[in-house]
Amino acid sequence: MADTGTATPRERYRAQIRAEIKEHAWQQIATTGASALSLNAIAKQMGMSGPALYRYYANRDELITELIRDAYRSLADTLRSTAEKGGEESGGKAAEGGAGSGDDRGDDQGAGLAGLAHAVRAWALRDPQRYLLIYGTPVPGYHAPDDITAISAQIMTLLLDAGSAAPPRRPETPLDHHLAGHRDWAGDHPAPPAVLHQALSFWTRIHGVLSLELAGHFAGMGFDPALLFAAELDDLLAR
Amino acid sequence: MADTGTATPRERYRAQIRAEIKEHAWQQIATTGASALSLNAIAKQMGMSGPALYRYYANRDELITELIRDAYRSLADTLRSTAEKGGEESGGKAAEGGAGSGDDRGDDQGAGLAGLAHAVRAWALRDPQRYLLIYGTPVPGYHAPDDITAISAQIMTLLLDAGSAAPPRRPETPLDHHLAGHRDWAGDHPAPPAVLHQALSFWTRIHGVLSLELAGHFAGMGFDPALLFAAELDDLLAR
DNA sequence: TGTACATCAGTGAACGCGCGTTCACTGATGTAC
DNA sequence: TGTACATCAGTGAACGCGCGTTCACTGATGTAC
Repeated sequence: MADTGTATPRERYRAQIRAEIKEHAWQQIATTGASALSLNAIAKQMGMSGPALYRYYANRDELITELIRDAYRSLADTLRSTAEKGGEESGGKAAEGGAGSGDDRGDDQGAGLAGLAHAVRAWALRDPQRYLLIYGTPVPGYHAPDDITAISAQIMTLLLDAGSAAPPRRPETPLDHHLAGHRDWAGDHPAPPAVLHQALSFWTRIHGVLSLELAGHFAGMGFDPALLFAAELDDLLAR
Repeated sequence: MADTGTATPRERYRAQIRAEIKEHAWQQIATTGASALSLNAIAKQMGMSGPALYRYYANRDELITELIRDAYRSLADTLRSTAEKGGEESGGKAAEGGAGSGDDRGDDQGAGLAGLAHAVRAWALRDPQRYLLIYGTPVPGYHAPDDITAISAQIMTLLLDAGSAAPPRRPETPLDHHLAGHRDWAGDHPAPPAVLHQALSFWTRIHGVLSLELAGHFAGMGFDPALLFAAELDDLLAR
């Protein structure tokens, strides 16, 4: 974190403790959920007194904000590197057909949207609470600062880029038409409405399967969530 | 609630206070989320002392359990009555084509799966926190008793019934094949694998759009979530 | 209809806990001459 | 290289709060004769 080149020892120490605090915070979130995050508990776990943490974070909200920011950034980075790898290795015609491209080889760095989908899932399963922190039920009373929405917009851009490589070919839908006039969220991305539509479907479908899986709603049902995930993705790409 | 016929005045009073407690609990959940539910706060709001509530609920968990149970029951009831109305009014050939059946007339009691979808959405929007309580990020440290999973199974049965009326006609998918051998969750419902698959897709897609909408993730994006919802549903039914 | 007793709703005090956060202070680390 | 000073990490005590929950008690409501 941060450029360690021009950093004084004190600055490096500070950065290290801040990182350590966040690590313990994640650990705590993983077991008790984000709404129960406690500065005092983190301090105790680190062998410090409670007030010591206030040297590093002004208050609880600031810590949560940083965790959310890190989570978004991590996801965006993961997707970005997946997109790059996929672009190199499979050339321009990424995610051509759709059916079958979901759960066959290339699990980690498949092409186009299919690759991104599996990257998201792997990222979410690695640390479910991190996914739920940003996409789950919001922490009550917490409101995210603006720069966070900027990062989440980056993620959308990555989806639009990937979708543009192989735009869906199908008749225009009512939603396409609506999106043509309501595309502020896409910034100045040149993607056509069908790609905007596809990106939204991609997002909501992945979230639908993933969030129910992470929340434990499939537990005891007996089927393999990975196959449902793949099926939803395949259906999306088969357009 | 409960059969008021053979109830003594004291029993009726008890039931009334229990209901009143739950009402205030919902109100509190609506503003602060479920994880912050406080018995003392409810008592204060009702003009009672804190310990008084222990006459009505053994502890906080019991109250939450009852709220979750009520939420599931309410959703199941809503879907059941929607299914009945739809069955009556549009005959057996419910939800035939698919495309366009999403956001045209019959918003509240449309036929088959389309009708159920809009019923779910209306139910969720009426009280977002109630939806999130059962399908959102789980309350940390809380584990639901068995009878609740029974009610959620009823909901699945309703989906399977509706789907069976107009089974999808499309080639068998890998997931279909998998579900043929992993259908414990469907109980002894005679639905074919394609219908099982459809029910799962229905559930996850609706949840995908709805949960992101309720959690506020579409806020500021500018498009109409209802249209995205309808589009996802249409796509599901066009099989 | 009236009295004696049991049931039960609700109160107030109390316990122990953990929370976020402020504040005055100690002691170590770095900086300037 | 050594001394004087400023910076800053971390501590312990404290404040005020709200939480869930237990307990002994009061007073009203219902029941039995």
